[in-house]
Amino acid sequence: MTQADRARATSNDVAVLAGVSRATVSQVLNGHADRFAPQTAQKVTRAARQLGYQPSAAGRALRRGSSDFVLALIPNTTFGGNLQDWFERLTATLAAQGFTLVLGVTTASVDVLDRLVSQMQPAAVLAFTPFRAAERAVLARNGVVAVDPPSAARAGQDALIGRLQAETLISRGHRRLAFAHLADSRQDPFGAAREDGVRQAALEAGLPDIEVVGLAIHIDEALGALDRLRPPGIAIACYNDDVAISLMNAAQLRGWDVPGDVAVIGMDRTPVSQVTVPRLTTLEYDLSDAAATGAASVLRALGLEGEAPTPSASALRLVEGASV
Amino acid sequence: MTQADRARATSNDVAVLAGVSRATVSQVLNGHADRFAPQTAQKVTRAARQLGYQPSAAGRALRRGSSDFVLALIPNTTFGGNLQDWFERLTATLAAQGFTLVLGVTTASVDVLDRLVSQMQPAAVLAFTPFRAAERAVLARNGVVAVDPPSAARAGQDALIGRLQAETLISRGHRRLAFAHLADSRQDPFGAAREDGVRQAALEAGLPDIEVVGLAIHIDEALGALDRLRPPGIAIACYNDDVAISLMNAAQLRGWDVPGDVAVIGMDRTPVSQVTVPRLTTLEYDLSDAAATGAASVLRALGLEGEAPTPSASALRLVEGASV
DNA sequence: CTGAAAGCGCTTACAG
DNA sequence: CTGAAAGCGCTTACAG
Repeated sequence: MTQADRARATSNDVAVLAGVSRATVSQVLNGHADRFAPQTAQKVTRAARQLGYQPSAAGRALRRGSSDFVLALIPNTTFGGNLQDWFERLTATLAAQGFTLVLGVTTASVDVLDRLVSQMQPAAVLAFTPFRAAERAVLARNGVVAVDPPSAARAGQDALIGRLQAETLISRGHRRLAFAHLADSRQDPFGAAREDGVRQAALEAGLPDIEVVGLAIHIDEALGALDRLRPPGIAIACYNDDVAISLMNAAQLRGWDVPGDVAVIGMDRTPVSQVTVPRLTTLEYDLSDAAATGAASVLRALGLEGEAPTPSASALRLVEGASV
Repeated sequence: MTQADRARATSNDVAVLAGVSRATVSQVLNGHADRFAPQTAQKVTRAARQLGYQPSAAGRALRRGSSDFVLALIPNTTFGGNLQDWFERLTATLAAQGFTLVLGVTTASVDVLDRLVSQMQPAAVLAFTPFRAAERAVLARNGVVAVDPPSAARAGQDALIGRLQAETLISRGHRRLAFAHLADSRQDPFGAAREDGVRQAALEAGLPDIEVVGLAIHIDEALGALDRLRPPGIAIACYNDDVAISLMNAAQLRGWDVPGDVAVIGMDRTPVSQVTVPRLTTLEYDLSDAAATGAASVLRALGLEGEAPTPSASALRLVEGASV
């Protein structure tokens, strides 16, 4: 009979095997080993390991009033990099502190979140984009810690993205810069900060103020936005690769040369961005960095670790194409 | 003092307000109202509604040994349509039966799933792609119901996709058909069934057997795959829009006319597929259908509803472009 | 330094 | 037709 076949061990099983009480098991396994004789603590940890003891989440949650789940809300926007990698990394970091990561999706209606949170009673809810008022109310009512996207870091990161886009354009000799948003603001949560980054870099380089347009991923909108930017001689930092590809195709339809007349730089390095003609120049964001930031924010919000996450340029990599 | 301010109501609160015992509250609220006098049942439901009573998930889970969570595993492949919509719909359908949907991600290591499942003790785990042996073992060990992708329906749906792609190509006069897979089989879980659909349709139309290639989303691979198909005069049904766009761009690099020399049809209708030049002809999959199928599978696996989901062509819509 | 007891909220087998 | 009691697994305040 292997361990896999055995019924799940309870704290009582551990107590019996270690020859102590359940109370002692609980204390030792919850970081209070110092209250006991060293050898008592050792008996407990050894027995727990031997039985593969995993405390029952339901039992803990019932007793403590909240679970060890951390709920991450996936936003309705493009992701640079791979959601899998991000999830796996964040899972590992949180698991090391005893938390279990679960995903939810931000939906139009708050009811979904309400149900999720009231059922799960998570230790914390982590979001990438700022919580809406209704969401915040739901979390407050359920007594759940809301972990805002680390706004300083997040904004800093996005400013860095805009800055890097602008610097790339400027280094190739472009003098008239623009930023292209996604028109739907729900899909453009980082647009403002990135636009600022582009603007700052342009100002510091002694260029005129940047121009700003917004579009949906639709060829007519792309043509309209492009016309408003009055090519030739415009270099466009884009919210994401889809926006960049739209504008690139619009330029080709209008007969402008890319990058001679119209330069574009994207963000995300989506797979399809690397098969366009010309290949898109874009930025790749290392999501493992975001995972580290997210984990740090959660732990800090729960009072478990001290350091505030800081934006790091190293998470950003320029992917050279031929569109700039 | 509004309801939102009050502490969460317990079954005891409901019992007191209704003037009955907690046992009665539990029975009535769990579908056994028929064991009681109609007016007793009514008092209970009324009191529960008045207090906004939501049973404690932890309490239920502890007592019953499994939770009311349903865990859906997101695969590492493209999604036609919008994950948000799918999630929202499946959430609603499952919520109507008392279940709460939560998302996980299929990761390389099974440990993540193990932890998730052993913590959550979900009522069921739902996957889009067939479970790997290691995953199945984890679920079995935790005594969790594994809801396979309804393979008959799923395969039927995918055959339908391939068929519809082929029929579209054939109706435009193309006689030499091919299917283009994603080379990485993990990202191509539906490829085989779709290829079969294309093949069947070709045979039934009296055409020669189809040709088959695989590629990653990379321009060199796309050029290689295209060359192997010996244009001109080839019409390619693609695993997804990214594959189709890759081949379309490869064709243009080689100087072939699209759709004159090389015709391509995609699948998913990604945003960027609608800004290509020429615009991609593709299929759009109504994820609300997938949500219905998923919900039906889960409920059936839990013994709650009888009907097996069937593939429906109505969930598939041809998006006319200019690449065919 | 350690354990007995209480209780988190729920459901079910049983008694009446 | 309804309720009292037990118990799921855990943690903490308290007693010794």
